[in-house]
Amino acid sequence: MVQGSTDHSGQAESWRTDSSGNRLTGTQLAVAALREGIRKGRYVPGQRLVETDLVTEIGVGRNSLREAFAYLASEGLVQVEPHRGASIRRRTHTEVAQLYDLSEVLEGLAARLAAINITQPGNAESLTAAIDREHRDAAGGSANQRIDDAARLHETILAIADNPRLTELVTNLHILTFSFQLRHTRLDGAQDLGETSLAEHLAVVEAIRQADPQQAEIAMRTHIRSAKEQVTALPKDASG
Amino acid sequence: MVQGSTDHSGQAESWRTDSSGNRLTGTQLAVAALREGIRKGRYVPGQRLVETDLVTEIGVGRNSLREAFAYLASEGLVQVEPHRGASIRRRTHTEVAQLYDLSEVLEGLAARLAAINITQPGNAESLTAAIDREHRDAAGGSANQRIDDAARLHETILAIADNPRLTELVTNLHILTFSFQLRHTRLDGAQDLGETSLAEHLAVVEAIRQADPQQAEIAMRTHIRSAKEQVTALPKDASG
DNA sequence: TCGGATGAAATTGTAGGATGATTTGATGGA
DNA sequence: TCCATCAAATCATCCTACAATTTCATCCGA
Repeated sequence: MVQGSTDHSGQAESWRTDSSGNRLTGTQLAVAALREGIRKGRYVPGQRLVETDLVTEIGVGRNSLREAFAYLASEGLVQVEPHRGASIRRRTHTEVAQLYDLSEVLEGLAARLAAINITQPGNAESLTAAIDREHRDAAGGSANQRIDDAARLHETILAIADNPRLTELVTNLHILTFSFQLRHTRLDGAQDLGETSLAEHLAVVEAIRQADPQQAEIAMRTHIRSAKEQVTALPKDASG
Repeated sequence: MVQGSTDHSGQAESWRTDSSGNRLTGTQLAVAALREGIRKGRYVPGQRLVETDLVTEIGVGRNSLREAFAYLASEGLVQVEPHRGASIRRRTHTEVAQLYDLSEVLEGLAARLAAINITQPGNAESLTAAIDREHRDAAGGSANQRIDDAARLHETILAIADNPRLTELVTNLHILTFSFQLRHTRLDGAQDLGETSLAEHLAVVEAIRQADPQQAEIAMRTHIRSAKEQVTALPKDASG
């Protein structure tokens, strides 16, 4: 019944709780499992998500699983076709390029808001911490570390921007574009990507630090546009 | 079984099909019904959505209904709290202002893309049709007509922009902010809103017509920012 | 009277059965 | 080869059942 647990009495079941110890509903659990699975490549674009399989794999009922499908379909991560079921949504190069257009203006907004909020206590410090980490790992870190650092900087800016829905939307877009990159770049490619972005990150951070909303937005949009160009220039072998 | 239908044989059931005659799934039906209900004020912010009631009201099973809740929760239209159920999500003035920030950059993007695509066949014509209609009703139309006209212009620009996800997001935002305005403006207030926006619409349309992406984006952002200011200046009696 | 305990009612969360509908892939004949 | 037909897999939907949780009215004692 509950995912191969050896727990036959009614005990803790800690894997069903979130970081605060709150019980997760089956739907939340399934959403998290699917998101993680997509991020880690456990589920790849185009892959069918057969209900009966995932029910046993994730350990929730069919209802919860289908609710998770609906939720993720609304985000655009999963595609649901009547009587054909759910699958990880494929993206063509064109669609990914369009998502980058969204990222450009949304992250631009984030940078602008961050420049406005940078004077709030603690914000300048967390921004500094994020960019310092990038600086440090630019020399001695692994490719994965540099990717993580870059992601963390974007998250930090979003946090400072302090617009929850904006954070949600951008985070979704990151997952969508990231799962695309996974299929189209090799590790060395990702390294290049990280290298060129450090200078651009510095420009963004500097504008935010100087509490210059307009310049922050411009710098961020330039940064995303350059990322878009790198990605859309990738080989057009397959789509997903 | 199926919403008091008198149809006991296996006949048409036309209310379960979309504009193209395709059968709608129960989930799609419930999503559409809830969206419409929110738009028309049938369901108001804060209202609880009791499953057993809506099951009979909409005429779908509890599963389909709950999938619809999940879908709309991801959009932000509905709020789902464990063991307390779904409700139409309330928005504070602050949150609505934040949504307008999103609208500003997203619709700005739409205008920019429209200015790029305006040379495609048919696009200039549909844009002209939309703005002409606004012109005509500015003199003789009702307040509701003017509101519809304005909405249609935005839809037209989105269509020309030709970025499906962008269209989705902006449409969602329109519903969210519209349901807020419903509770905070009277009809005469809506009239004022329409009047001032005509000039701004003209500026946007003119920039798109001249295939000037940069100016189109600026004009649209100015327009949305002005709408935001009008709305956030509304009385802060209740939230939702 | 006030505040907290208590217990019943309402509602949601979850699992899973049953059945019809639809897609998909295989098979066989023209 | 191409198309009709059939069987299997899978989904869509509604249903029942019961556990879990919240909500709310009621009662009791200070």
